[in-house]
Amino acid sequence: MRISELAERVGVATSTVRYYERIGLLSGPSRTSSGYRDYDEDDAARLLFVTRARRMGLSCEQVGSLLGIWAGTHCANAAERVGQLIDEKQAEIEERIDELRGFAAQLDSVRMALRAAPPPDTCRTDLTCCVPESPGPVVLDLVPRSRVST
Amino acid sequence: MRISELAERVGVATSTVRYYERIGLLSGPSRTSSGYRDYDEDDAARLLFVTRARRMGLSCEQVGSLLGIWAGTHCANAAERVGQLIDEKQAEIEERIDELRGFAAQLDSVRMALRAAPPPDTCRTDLTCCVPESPGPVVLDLVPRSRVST
DNA sequence: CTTGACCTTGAACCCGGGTGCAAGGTCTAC
DNA sequence: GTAGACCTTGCACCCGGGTTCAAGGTCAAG
Repeated sequence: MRISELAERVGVATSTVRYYERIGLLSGPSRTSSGYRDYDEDDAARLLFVTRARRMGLSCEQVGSLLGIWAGTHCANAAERVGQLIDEKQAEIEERIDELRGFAAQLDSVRMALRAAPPPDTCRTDLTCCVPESPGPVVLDLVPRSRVST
Repeated sequence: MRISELAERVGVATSTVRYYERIGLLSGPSRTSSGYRDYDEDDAARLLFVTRARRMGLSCEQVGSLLGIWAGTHCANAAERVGQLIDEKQAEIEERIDELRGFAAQLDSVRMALRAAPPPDTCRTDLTCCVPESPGPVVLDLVPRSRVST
């Protein structure tokens, strides 16, 4: 298929497809006699993988390492290395998830604070939203804190 | 405290602190008589919030909207709007988590495929890694698929 | 009162990840 | 055979998110 068809199927711009080829995330497809890029299903699958991985927040470089590792030379030991890489990526993902959950919890406690606080007339506009450095209770000063000891 | 102390506490560069001030994520702190920025604990808390939110993957603009909403005008109805915003952000976070989990599952099935496949001599170097468009089983062609029906 | 570490500003620069444009070739339909 | 939609290349540009640089001001120690 031609580049525009591929791009549309996967939901990216043609320019992006060429860009991915340029930086090595996609290998150059076969060409028609007139020089047009000519993609097959495998190309489509690979592009789809790349775009999803990008949407997951992997950098192009990371995607490349994920991709490159088993395109590289020998299959036999590639399997092992891919296994390793997958472990690493999954650990990263778990970390990211934990962080996200932590952030969600923080937001939750903001909401609680809001519910608990009687709509204060005495509210400060300087937005002090106090987040602990390390795991611990979230303290969001939506009520005048400075005022307490000033 | 001075900018370098603040920056070190929170673990960012001083240039970043000034940058955040420039784009409005931090309001200008008070100044010493000689013009040095002079931060207090509230400033530190806010910077910490901003940096964490950034690390969570929120864009500066998103952080700004999160921050800006209750600095805005009236406390009474701000509470309600903040509540809404929090709901939205949490929904976004859940989505992101789902995507991450999906991606982790994909990686998992790559590993399974690797374990299952006898290290194939017949392996293809064109890396066909087949990812379904919509929710569904992940199919990763680590074994020659084209060859099957060619 | 000088030295060195810190601070100020504004403007320029850098990087990743694309996007757009110009100048030209190709293909299908009419 | 020509219009219009598509393709090719290379190069320049854009944006977000900072970082660095130059030209100076401040301050504590020696």
